[in-house]
Amino acid sequence: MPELPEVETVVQGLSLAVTGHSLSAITFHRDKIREEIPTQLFRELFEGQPVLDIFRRGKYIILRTDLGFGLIHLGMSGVLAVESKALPLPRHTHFTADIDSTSERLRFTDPRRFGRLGAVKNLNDSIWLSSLGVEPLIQKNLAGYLGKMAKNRKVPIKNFIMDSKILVGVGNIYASESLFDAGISPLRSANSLIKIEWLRLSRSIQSILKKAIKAGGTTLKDYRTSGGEMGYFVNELSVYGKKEPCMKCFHPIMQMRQSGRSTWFCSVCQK
DNA sequence: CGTAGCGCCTGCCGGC
DNA sequence: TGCCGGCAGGCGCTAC
Repeated sequence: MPELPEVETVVQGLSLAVTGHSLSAITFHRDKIREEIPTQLFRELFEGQPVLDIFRRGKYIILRTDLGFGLIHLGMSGVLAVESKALPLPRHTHFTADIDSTSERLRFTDPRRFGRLGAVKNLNDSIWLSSLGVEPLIQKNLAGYLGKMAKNRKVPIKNFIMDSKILVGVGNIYASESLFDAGISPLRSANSLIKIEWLRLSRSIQSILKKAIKAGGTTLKDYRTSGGEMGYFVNELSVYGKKEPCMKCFHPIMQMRQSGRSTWFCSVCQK
């Protein structure tokens, strides 16, 4: 579900509500999501400790206290929200905590349970983070980096830019959108791109992610901002989920499967 | 080593 | 109306 822009939007939305406040009544409504939740450690790090910072690494949301870090991954259907304590809890809510000195609570809900909830004393301890590739909006000379990493990589370029060991944050929607924007076919093997194409693709990835962040992300179904609002980048999508003809050349947008995921593209504009 | 395929889960939608 | 297959913003494990 959420890709970099959605996670970034959630982090920005949580920042004011959570920073400087401590969590209490920390409750795990189940002790396993996809894997075991370190409930004891999480409580130890957060009970009574003010949250000093909230930030994002890849698609992970990270909260910091003096004692350590909490990590949250939204998977495909996860929602992390701040809302009134008085509201009833939705189905599939796995974690709640009261935000001290407010009438609000933090809630994590994830029907499909592909999400993750973790805790570590040091960020270096996290095996989840240690294998992550570069940040698309921070990496200097992204085109050069991607081109170098793509040597000997025959995987389709779409899979390559979605590989979180290479590049974080680009998921199924923004991979299709970036490749359309750059005019590159999702079927091309990663090692076939030439310098100018890496430049175009890098710029497309960065500009689309930035625009999507400004729009509050893309809501197809589950995704909501931390305040419960929809992300309206869905109105700016060019190919993903489009039944209408290509906005550039008016040929039909094609849909195909790549590694079990849906790819949307224009076979005329993307070469 | 790189790659393809499968599995993890629930919910929703369209076709029959 | 109800059932069934297919599909959904992710990612890690396996076999080759």
